[in-house]
Formats: sequence, C-alpha cells, structure tokens
Amino acid sequence: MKDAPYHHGALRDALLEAAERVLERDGLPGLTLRAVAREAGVSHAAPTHHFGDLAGLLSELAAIGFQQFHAAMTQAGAADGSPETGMARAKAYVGYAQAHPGLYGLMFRTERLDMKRPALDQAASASFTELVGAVGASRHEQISEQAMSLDQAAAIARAWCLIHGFTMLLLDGRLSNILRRLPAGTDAETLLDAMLRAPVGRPGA
Amino acid sequence: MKDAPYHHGALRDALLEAAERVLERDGLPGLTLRAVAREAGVSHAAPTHHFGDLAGLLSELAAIGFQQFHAAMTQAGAADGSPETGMARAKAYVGYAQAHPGLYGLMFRTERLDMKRPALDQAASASFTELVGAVGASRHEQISEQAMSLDQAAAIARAWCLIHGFTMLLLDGRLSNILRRLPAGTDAETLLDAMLRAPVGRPGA
DNA sequence: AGCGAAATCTTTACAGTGTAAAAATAGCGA
DNA sequence: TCGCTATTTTTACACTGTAAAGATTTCGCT
Repeated sequence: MKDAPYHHGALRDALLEAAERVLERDGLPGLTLRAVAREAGVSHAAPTHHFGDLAGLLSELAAIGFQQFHAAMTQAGAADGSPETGMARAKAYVGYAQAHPGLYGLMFRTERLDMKRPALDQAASASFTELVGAVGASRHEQISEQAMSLDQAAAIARAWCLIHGFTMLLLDGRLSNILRRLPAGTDAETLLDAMLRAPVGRPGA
Repeated sequence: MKDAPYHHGALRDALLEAAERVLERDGLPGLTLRAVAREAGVSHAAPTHHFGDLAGLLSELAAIGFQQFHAAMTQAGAADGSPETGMARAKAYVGYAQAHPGLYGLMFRTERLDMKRPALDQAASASFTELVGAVGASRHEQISEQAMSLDQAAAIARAWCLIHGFTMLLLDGRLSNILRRLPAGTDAETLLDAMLRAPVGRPGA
C-alpha cells in the first residue's frame, strides 16, 4: 500500500474524476486547473503533462459527459419512433442535465473547449448521430447524415432546439418565471410534458 | 478642452460603452474588469466605485442588452398575433443575437450576473412580459402574468425554448453539423424558417 | 467666499489563476 | 548498472478580482 508515490500511476483518470467532483461541488466557476490538482492531491502543474492546457482537461471531461449522456439516452429506450419512447427520451435528456448541471453546461460552453480534440469530437458526434436516428425513426425513415433534406434538418433542429432550449433555460433559472406562476406544485417535468404534448406551428401560433 | 481631468464626469456610461466594445472585440473571455478600465483609459480600480464588482458591471451591461433586444423585438412588428409577424419577430430574435453574440451570451450566463440588480431584473422582466404578450396574441387571448394555465405556460415555453435553443446552438457552433449537410448555400435563416414553418408534436413526432 | 465632508479616481497590495521552463524523481530497456 | 524517457514538482511570470489607503475634485453648508 503506497501512500504517496512520486509516480501516481493512473493520474490521468484520477484527475478526470477529481475534475468531475470539483465541478459537481463548486460549479463551473470553481473548476480550475489548480483546484483539480488540489483535489487529486498533486502539484498544480501535474495536469499539464496529461492534458496540455485547461481547455484540454475540460474537453476530455466534456467528452466523458457526452458519453454518460449518450448512455443515459440509449438506456431510456431504443429509438423505435413511438411517441411514448420519444417522450421518455426527452425526459431522460432533461433528467441527465438536471442530475449533472455543471457537466451539461460545460458540454455546450464552446469557448472553453477544444472541439478538435478527438475524444470530444467523437463523443459529441455520437450523440448527434443518435439524435438524427431518433428523429428519423419518429418520421419512419432513415436520415442520412451525409446529405439531408431541408425537411429532415428542420425536424432535427426542432427537436433539439426545443429540448436544449428548455434545458438551458431551466438550468439558468430562467423558467422559474413561468413555474412560479403556475398552479402550486407544478414542476419542470410537468411543464416539459405539456410543452411537448401539443403541436406547435409558427412561434406561438 | 480638458485632456485628462481627474474626475471623468460620466465614467459610468463611458465604462459601459467600453465594456460593450471589449465584448464585441474580444468576446466574453476577454471581458475583464481591467480590460474595460484600460479601454476607458482609467485605472483598473475605477469601475469598482460605480459597479461594486465584476458581476455588477456585467449585470448592468446585460441590462442594456435586454433593452436593446427589447427594442429590436418591438421594432420587428407589433404583436398582432398573425403568423407573418410571429415569423418576423422570430427572425429578429435570432438576428439580434447574431449581431451581438457576446451580449446575448452574457444575458443568459446566470453565474456571472447578479439577477437581483434592479436594472437587470427590470429589463429582463420587460422582455419576458413582451414574450408573454406575443404568445397571448397568437392565441387570441390575454395571458395574465400573475396566474397562467398550464396550457398557456406550455405555449410560452414552446416558443421561447425553440428560439432560445436555436440561438444558443447556433452561437455555440453546434448547428454547423446540420447546416453543412444541407444543400449548398443553405444558411441559418433558411433552417430557422423551415423549423418554424411546420408544426411539431412530441420530440420529433 | 470659504471650509469641511463626500464623492471620485489612483496607487498599492494580496491571493488566486493559467502557463512555461527548469529541476527532481521514477521506471524501463539495454 | 547505465542511460533514456516519462512523470511530477518547483519556480517564475503575467494576468485576474478585490480590498484598503491615498490623492484629487466637487458639493453642501454657513
């Protein structure tokens, strides 16, 4: 049982786990390179060797976020195109973001990430592919990612923008304006359910 | 003609204008207290007296953003409830965010703002009230902000989440995945148009 | 008009950050 | 065992936000 070896052995993974802990505990503003190093019990410059710079560490962490998110999404039900599954997946989407608000926020904070990092690029693409598949299934057709029609793209954008917008506004506390004025005890999931149930045309038509 | 008086005279406004310039030029990461002071030509501690701290300055700037946004929205057409006006206003929404990406991002970066600041609270509330009015008009009814039905809340959330989600994903560069695979020359506005045209039910149904 | 008080701005200082470079340590193949 | 490389620490620097003290101007009151 080593108590403080010079060579950690698995510092890379340890740093990522430490980063996730710091993010959950102190939020995005507290997620600094030095804080992560402290949490992992190493010197503040140790992460540099494994991740290059801060954007590198954050990007690898965001990649893990996308993988977790992807797993939560597939676990919520295969994309069979049924309305019930669609609703369940939408709730799983928001549910993941509520369970990991810092991580979800990080995944879409482009200016702090390096999207060219293979791990992040791959993980994000995988999630996107899954979204495309789910929307395709609901339309009973297969959507090619290479060349899609404007109609298909619009359907994908509608689904994604609705859920992502809801998630962001919810995490940013901007939906409390609405929730507060609803019958007492109405929670976000109820609002989400109502929002997705009825069809919508032009902005508020 | 004074060339460098000790008392600036109108430093508060000058700092806000400097902050807007810095934000447009260097983006959100470059918008620091000291950078704003440099841009305005004063010492780095001068802003403290007028805004208290960084969150104070950013909040006042975000308030200006909401006012500009509000003005752009009303200028795009009165909320008469017609589909054409609704579409025009949606495009004005995204158009404003594209013209002022840093400012729009700041307006929704809750962790860097102090929402209790009167100016910000008022400006944000005014924009929200306008949204409620627009959605109400499209439904040919008046929505009370005090107590709204779940149906009304869902309609508001649908419109807002769709547009805000689209805007955020667009500014974060996440829609390029879709735009790139569309017929050559398809721009964001075309996708927005298509997205808002057709009705949508459950996520991708 | 003049004088004290308040407002405004600068200077100085401190803890924290990311990053780069050099030094120290450990593991590993020959 | 020796040398090489990977890993980690130490040191240093420029930058940040904030607090406190000093300097300067303006304002209010008599």
